[in-house]
Amino acid sequence: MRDVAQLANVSQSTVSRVLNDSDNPIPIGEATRQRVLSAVEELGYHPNLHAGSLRGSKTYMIAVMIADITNPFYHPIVRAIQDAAYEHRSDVIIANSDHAIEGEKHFMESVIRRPVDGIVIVPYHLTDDDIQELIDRTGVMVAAIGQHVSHPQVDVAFSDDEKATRDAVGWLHKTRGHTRIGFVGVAGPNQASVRRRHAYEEAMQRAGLELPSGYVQLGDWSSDSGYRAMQQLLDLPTPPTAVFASNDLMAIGVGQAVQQHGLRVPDDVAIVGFDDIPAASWVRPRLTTIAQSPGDM
Amino acid sequence: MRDVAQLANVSQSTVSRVLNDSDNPIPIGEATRQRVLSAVEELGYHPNLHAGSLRGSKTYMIAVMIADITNPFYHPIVRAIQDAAYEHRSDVIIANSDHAIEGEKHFMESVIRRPVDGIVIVPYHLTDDDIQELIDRTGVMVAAIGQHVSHPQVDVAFSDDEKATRDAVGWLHKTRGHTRIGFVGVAGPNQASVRRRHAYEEAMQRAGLELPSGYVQLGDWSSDSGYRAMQQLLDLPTPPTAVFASNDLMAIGVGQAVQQHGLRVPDDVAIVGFDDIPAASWVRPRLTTIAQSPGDM
DNA sequence: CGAAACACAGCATACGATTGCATAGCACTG
DNA sequence: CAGTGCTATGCAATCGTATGCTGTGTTTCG
Repeated sequence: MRDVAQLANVSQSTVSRVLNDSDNPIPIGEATRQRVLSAVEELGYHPNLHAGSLRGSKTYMIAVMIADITNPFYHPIVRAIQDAAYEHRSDVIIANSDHAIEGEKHFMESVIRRPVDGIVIVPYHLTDDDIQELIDRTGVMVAAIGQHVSHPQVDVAFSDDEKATRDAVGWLHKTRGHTRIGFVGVAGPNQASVRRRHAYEEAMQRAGLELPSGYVQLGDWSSDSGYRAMQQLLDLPTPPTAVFASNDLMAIGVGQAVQQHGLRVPDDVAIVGFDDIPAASWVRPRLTTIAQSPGDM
Repeated sequence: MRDVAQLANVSQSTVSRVLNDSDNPIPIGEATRQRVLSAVEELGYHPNLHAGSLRGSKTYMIAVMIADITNPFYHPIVRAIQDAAYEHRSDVIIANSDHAIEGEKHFMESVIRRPVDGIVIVPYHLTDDDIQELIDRTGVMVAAIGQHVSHPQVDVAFSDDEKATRDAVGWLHKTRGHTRIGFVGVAGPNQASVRRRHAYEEAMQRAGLELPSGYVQLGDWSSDSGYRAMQQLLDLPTPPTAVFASNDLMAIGVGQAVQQHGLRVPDDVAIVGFDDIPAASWVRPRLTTIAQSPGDM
């Protein structure tokens, strides 16, 4: 910047003013502006964003916390954020929490160390108190995807997965006539899996269906874990004829286990997944699933 | 940091020295160190990484450029980088180029504006000259995945896709007995797609197979484009009985088009893909594919 | 026993930008 | 012609940290 100033025969502050003329209370002569701009061009000068972050208030960085970049559910989210950030000339930092509380805490520390303009999180464990601490310490803007977040300063988007789960179970029962409906969920106290499991149990109860022990199997959101969960279900004395899986990845694993046992989908075992990831329409037969439109969220 | 210094009754520089004691030419008294550390603890102090980036030489940031975070081929790459970065307490910035030269140029500018410790790129258009400019201007360390990169200061990893392509075509011919083998590639001058296409044509020629016009169809790496490409192939007077697709996403689209036409895979049309993404084993029948081990790369 | 070596800690500056404040030039007014 | 009010620019402080240099008190050594 100093070099540019020298070349244009102005002070360094003038260069700065020309470069961010948008919200400038102080005018710059047209001739000077042109001289500065052509000097910038000639030297191929680009401002150092680290310095700007220090002195100014904008960092032009957005931090994103998701559970696992490998999971297709997050791709539309990440991509939508990246595209929006791109339009605002911002960069996107992405961290994986792996569904673990430690991962989420670590992300909080990262954001404290490296101030950013805003963060988007898909939290599973973080509470409103945690988020409060984050806002207090950094003053950062927060947006979250997750039904359990209700902090007044946080914009939240989520799908009503309880209703969706009840609808799916109801559909398996009333429309397709299934009475033995199993559930493949996720272990641990995280909110989304707890909600879906409750909704499943509630729907079963409302429908007057019994819930044999072993009909609820738990995985870790991965297709492998869905495969293993379905093996457990198939080993039961009276295996379910329909299965609701808490996400598509596990549903795909369920489908593989079913076919592995020489059974057909959906004739012998019907499957409903959750998320509507692209692969849901690649598997054969196509997966019945609940769309969440993560990109729009 | 000033607050910590005051609380510990030392100067700010001493705090700084305690905090990065690793390569410090100047010793610190044990008592002082403890006093500082407990002051840090008490105040919950975390250093501001932006300031460190300005003054010091390390930024603790790695920038990654891939074509599209939505494409499963990049997930192991991104995840491997993130995990390694995590161990070094660094954050990862991810940018999508969308296979476009503008996207790749834009990434270069980003990295000039915001210095990082290193970058990992999966370039399709960037030349050694571009990379040279990048290194000259930023002094950044560069690693690349891409066979056409041969800059002396850049570590490069790639798979030999020419040989792989020839092997695949050869396998379809010699082992499976196909003589009418089509190709679904990608338009544009980017190196990877050109190499695979040349290798395909070379393999066909070596095998003494003819190459009817229309047997080479071009898409854009997406499954949709693979679907459309296969529709073109099936509309030919003598459609191929086997197809080599330049990546799995397109191969999956090819498979869908085949089944859409009431034909069976692989009896009526055999398919070979490229990348071995997880979905390759989810589709039915399983996709034959070439593994690239992007995570290891 | 005096001087040199050493172990610590502080002072001050620099990194590259933003921004409040001061000021120089100039036209205009009464 | 002095006073006033703009416009356009420069000066200098500041953000939070790293680090070369300086300045002590304590050892070591010839």
